[in-house]
Amino acid sequence: MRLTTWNVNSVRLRTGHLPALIEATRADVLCLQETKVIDEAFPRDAFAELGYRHQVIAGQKNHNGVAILSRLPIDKHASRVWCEREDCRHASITLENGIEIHDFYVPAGGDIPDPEENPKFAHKLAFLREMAAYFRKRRPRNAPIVLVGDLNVAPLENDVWSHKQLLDVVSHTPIEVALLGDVMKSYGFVDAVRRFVPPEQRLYTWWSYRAQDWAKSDRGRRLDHVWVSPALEGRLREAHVHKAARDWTPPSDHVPVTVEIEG
DNA sequence: ATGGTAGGTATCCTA
Repeated sequence: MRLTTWNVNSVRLRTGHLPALIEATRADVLCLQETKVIDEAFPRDAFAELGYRHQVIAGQKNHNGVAILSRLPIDKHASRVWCEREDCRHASITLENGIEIHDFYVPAGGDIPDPEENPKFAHKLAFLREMAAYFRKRRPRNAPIVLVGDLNVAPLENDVWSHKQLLDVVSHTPIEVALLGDVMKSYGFVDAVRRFVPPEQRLYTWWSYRAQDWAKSDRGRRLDHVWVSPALEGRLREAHVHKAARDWTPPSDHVPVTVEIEG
């Protein structure tokens, strides 16, 4: 099974990229974030025509929004309110093969890395704490779970272009990195991509729109993640960051990330 | 040190 996560930054502006996305990823399951569209206007047919007939969509007007599009039958899907807000940042499904998939869009957190001063940062920290509490309580502990999405945290030194310069920049602050670590520990999740790309190697999934030449300045961050529970770790076969997608026009500022899981 | 761009919507907010 091949699974791709991608923050599309408007799904309607990226539907033209679907053939390229499918050719590059050969995904059975697509998990999207920042779809930025209400469910009634989601381009369902464009995905269905390409084989993604099983669809779970959770969108709202203007901001946020997540969607899971699958070629494999979906056995059930569930939604949940996070931080007492109906803001379309999560969808989850269980496939007929028993694998449970969680698609998250963690709040970006604004500019000021201080929860007292900045309510958006407080929301981000609360969201991460709630994710950790949710998976800590999950029973049994041996379920095959995949957690993906734009987690808006770059945890490792080589997940950002300058560890030192980003220590007080939202997405790489020690408090966020610690809380993301708590989410990871909550169910024993494994960073599927770093299983294949060693931590000594720089790896990004996002480059700002604000650079004149994103590739030349290469000031990226790894904000998009694929994690698997211990039950799936031994079945990981491949991981890939589709860096070339940053040049698909018009581009999202995030690129797709794909993993292959045996079975 | 600063400001740079993009998207959706409404004339600004979020990223």
